[in-house]
Amino acid sequence: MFDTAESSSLADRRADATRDAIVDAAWQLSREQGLTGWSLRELARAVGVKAPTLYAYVDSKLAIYDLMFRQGWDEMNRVAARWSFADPDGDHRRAFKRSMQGFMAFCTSDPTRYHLMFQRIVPDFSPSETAYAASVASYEQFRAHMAEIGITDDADLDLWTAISVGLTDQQITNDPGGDRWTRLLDAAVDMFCDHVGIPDATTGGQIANNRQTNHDREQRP
Amino acid sequence: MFDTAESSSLADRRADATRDAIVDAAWQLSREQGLTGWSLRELARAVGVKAPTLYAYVDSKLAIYDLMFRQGWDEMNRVAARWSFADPDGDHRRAFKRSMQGFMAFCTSDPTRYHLMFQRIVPDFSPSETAYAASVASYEQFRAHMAEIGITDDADLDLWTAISVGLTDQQITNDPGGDRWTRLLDAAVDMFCDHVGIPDATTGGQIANNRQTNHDREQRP
DNA sequence: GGCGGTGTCGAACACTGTTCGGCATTATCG
DNA sequence: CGATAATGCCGAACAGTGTTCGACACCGCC
Repeated sequence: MFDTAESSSLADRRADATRDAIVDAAWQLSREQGLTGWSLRELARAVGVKAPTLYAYVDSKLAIYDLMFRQGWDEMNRVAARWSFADPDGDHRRAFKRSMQGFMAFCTSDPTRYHLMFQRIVPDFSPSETAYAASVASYEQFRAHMAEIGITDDADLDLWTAISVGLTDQQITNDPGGDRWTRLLDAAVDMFCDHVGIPDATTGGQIANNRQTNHDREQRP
Repeated sequence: MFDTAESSSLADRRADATRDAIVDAAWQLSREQGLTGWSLRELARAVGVKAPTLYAYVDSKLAIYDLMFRQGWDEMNRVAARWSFADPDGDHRRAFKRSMQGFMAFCTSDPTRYHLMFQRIVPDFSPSETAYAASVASYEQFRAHMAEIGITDDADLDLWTAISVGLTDQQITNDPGGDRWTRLLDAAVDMFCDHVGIPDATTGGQIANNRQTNHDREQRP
């Protein structure tokens, strides 16, 4: 039923390949015409096959979204594994900022993928147990990274997830392709770090009311 | 074409009434079965009519969503008109918090309405010019309220919109009916006020690094 | 050569939003 | 009052959807 990492038979591996082709084509169509902007007949044509044939590889249209959902979170986990919130020089904020920039870049680089992963854009779709597990794993990874810089309180974690998805969401829905909210990220990190008490290495390790970015901004006009 | 506030003819007023009935039934069905979980035949049955009849009052199914969208923002404007961010005693944070509690209560009290207003959940739906104007009016009202307490910088406004919709979004999608993110709102307001320099009236008007709520929390085991 | 899988598809089903023509009922006016 | 125009409503149909089923063709194997 589930395709484990080790599919033995040759026919099984060929079937997995076509399934991958189906998912790839679904991604492309989703990016071109929106997540719900394509039909199974259209997808079949893109794969070079007729609609009923798809059902030999996939249980339903929603199952395709499930594969895509899982693939998105797997990519996220692969990318996030390289992040580190702790800095060798002790400048935790800098490492924090760099990682969050990576997170927002990952999200904004593919709005379609973001919508599938974070929003409920596809009617009737809810991830399967195994696909959902991939997203939970990602959150656990995030939690571990935050612990590296001493943030372990649930309320603080919740507050930061709200801030980061809020920024990302606003960026993607209200200024796609721009940086109106992306450019606020560093200031948001400083604001949050001030709030939870992560010292600013650039001010001699003191927890200051960091308005650096705002002062810079106020000096333009 | 558009139903202005003063529809003269009696037949027109009767038509407006049925149109309202249609929209009301659409709200109810949306709350029961999801925004996209009902068909026009189903909606027609709820109104006591057959599907084609709906087209005498409404251009399309998407037009129904448009009416709902506009109605949602009109309600928001009506509610938000009563908010004030400035406090007679000078405690701007308290007034700010109260208003934002009102905002989050408005959003979480009807997740379906929130999804239609803030998320892109209905495929192919984008608000019409006039409906969009209602949401813009709401933002202008928000901007005016923020100006009452001295927050006029675009970046600060963008940052706070990100935070508030981030909290609301997380609350609705990850803890519907609960208060896991709602209860973080006051702390978020303090964090934001510290950041932008709105004085805390409870500490003698000084801009302090306000960790009051967090200290309370940390004292619990 | 026959045979069980495997892969593919045509046809069909129930459903969707939407359109059109025609039927009643009602309102207007000579 | 009676003819006429307008209005409200709906049955039937169209093109499209996701999905199912039965029937083809092909394949390696005994």
